[in-house]
Amino acid sequence: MKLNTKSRYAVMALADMAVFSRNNAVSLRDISLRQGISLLYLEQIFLRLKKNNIVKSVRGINGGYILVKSPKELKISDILLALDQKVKTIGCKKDSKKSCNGKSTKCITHNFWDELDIHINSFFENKKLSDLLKNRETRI
Amino acid sequence: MKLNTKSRYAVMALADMAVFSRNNAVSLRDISLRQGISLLYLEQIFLRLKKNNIVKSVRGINGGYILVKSPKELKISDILLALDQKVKTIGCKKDSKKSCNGKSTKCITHNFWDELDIHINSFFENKKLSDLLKNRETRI
DNA sequence: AAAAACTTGACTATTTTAGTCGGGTATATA
DNA sequence: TATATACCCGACTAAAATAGTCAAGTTTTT
Repeated sequence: MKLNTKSRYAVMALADMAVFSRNNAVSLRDISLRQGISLLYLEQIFLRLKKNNIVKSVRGINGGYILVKSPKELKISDILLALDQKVKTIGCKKDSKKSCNGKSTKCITHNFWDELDIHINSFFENKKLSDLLKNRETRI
Repeated sequence: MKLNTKSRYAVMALADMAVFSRNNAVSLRDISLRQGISLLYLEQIFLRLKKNNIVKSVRGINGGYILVKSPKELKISDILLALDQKVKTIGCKKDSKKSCNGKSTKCITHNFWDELDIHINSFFENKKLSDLLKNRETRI
């Protein structure tokens, strides 16, 4: 059970922006250098962040990306959602009539996984990007 | 971010045992039929559960498996641990001197992922197998 | 004009997952 | 004591997901 690197890098990159943006756009090149993340990979990630209105872009020289919301308002859940990283612990199909393992009734563990989902997602809902920056021991 | 089927099936199978065991061993064949899980896959899962002392086995005719602890005492975290399913959300290496992305300092998001780990693991620590059986709408 | 930086879809090697397969061994019961 | 049932266990594999890279742009500032 683990978060994928795309999600981790997204949170990392946005935290980097929160720290280094001084009302100016932050280029992916700079984030790449500071955080040690492949530039090409960052491009792919920011494409999705932009589509989901987490960041907006400024093209051309001195361009880069800008956070749409302030770090205080940006929920971690918003970031994960942008990368399709819903916490989906259960394998039981929710959409179809048949619910779990092809049976017509909910499986014995169904409610448990639902609870887990709620537990984890509420964690991400309640965390803001700014929370990551508090008590930072090291400067990136 | 999802739990793998091995873990889900393990919890499911053990919950099944908790319901259907009447002080007798429960065969994998029965669990397989009731829960719709491949018998061969169950064998693989129970091998690990046995190695980790979650269940004990009874061989031969009328054999099967028995829960070592009562459902009230069996923590879900014990089950997941038996299947190597520690919640390991971070990719940052914990063991080496260099911690995150090959850098010598912790990455900006490091503490956040640690918090997440604690949040999720405490959920599994505090849940007992018997908790899954409460308020069950359907009989398997 | 040229350089910096974003845009986008397609592609790919590697790893993980979700199982299956085959050949065992132990034991209760007829 | 034969045999069916059920556990035991390592090895294997097809398919999916992951973690990127690549190519070929477009836009804007200087």
